[in-house]
Amino acid sequence: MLKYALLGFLNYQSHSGYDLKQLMDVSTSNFWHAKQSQIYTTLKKLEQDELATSHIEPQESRPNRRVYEITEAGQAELREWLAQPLMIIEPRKETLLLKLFFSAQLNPQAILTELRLQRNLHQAELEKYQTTTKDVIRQFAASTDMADDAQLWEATRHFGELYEEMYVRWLDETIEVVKGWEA
Amino acid sequence: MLKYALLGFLNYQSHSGYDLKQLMDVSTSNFWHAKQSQIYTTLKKLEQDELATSHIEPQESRPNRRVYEITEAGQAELREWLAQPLMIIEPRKETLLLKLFFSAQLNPQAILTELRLQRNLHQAELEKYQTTTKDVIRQFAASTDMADDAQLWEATRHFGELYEEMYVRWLDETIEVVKGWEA
DNA sequence: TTTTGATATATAAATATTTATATAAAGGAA
DNA sequence: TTCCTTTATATAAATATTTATATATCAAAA
Repeated sequence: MLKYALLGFLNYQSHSGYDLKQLMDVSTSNFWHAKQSQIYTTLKKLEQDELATSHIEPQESRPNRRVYEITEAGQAELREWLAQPLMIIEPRKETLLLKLFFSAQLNPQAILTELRLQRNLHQAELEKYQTTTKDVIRQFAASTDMADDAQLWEATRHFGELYEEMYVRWLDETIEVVKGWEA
Repeated sequence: MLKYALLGFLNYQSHSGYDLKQLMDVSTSNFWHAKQSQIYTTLKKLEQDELATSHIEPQESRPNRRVYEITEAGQAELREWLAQPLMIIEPRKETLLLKLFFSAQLNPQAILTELRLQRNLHQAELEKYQTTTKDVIRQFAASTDMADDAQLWEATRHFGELYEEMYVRWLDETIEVVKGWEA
């Protein structure tokens, strides 16, 4: 799937693996992330499959960059993927919920500690979506003529915001449930 | 991580691989799922690591079952994992958001079709959490003396409910944004 | 009577992802 | 001057996960 994320970015313009990692970290990391090593190996495979080409871009006083460009076959593959509607709900994996599910044997204080710690993390994440992330998208929208793109990016940001809002609310409620055990 | 899910179930009682697959499908699938093949290979590894033992249970008119039992080392490993608080936010992967992020080049009708399709799926999932899943947990709680367990299971069910509620709301809002492009 | 679905386990192969490590140079901070 | 951070690419090894396939029996449905 990372393959399509990379094709998506390359479809806007050419990028090096390093660029792509930075880009993902500030844009899609909310719903899609990848390690540097996976990005490099996936780019190599894109080139093998002729969905992208690469060339070395020499730099002074910096290591050379290997810049990837999407091919027509790559654009076709991307379009085909985008055009095919997703017909299922993607299964989630939430380690916190897995732990909680089996935590009744644990002492309530330990559960509360974990839930409160997570509450802080998710509250901070929520605020990040409401401030930093929102500003980044706003500025980008103002500086380019990609109004439709910016609206969709804003929609994905908003998902992050609603998600974290929901998560904090759920944690608050769950903390109250566990607190009730102490009495 | 599946390792801990399996230890968690085996800590209640012994189960075969087949059992564990059925159990996960009706309980943790909301936040943790696994294919049959992964369950069988992970059980084999648990036995190699002496976190579980297994024996064949002959059955008449049904294939024999290989039943796994947790060892003391397995219980210790589970407890240690549970006691260690989760200090990070788990990164999500949401294919729908990834597609949406790159969909501005697609025609709005195609986007709307996908979003509406997903809206139906998530609405149905929401209703499942509110009815079937809720009843299953309620009945289980009434039939056993595991009140604390049942309350935590209910908390994970409630997460599913809040999540799908949020998802449907977000889809409705996003549909309105894309509809606006047609005018 | 044939097919489907449920019960059961197992493994091979492929793909996806993470962790760790190596290399190299510039610039700023301590 | 030494250490840390940023810029950059690459690969090995391990782990995790998915897809596909094989085998076998019973009961119920078509």
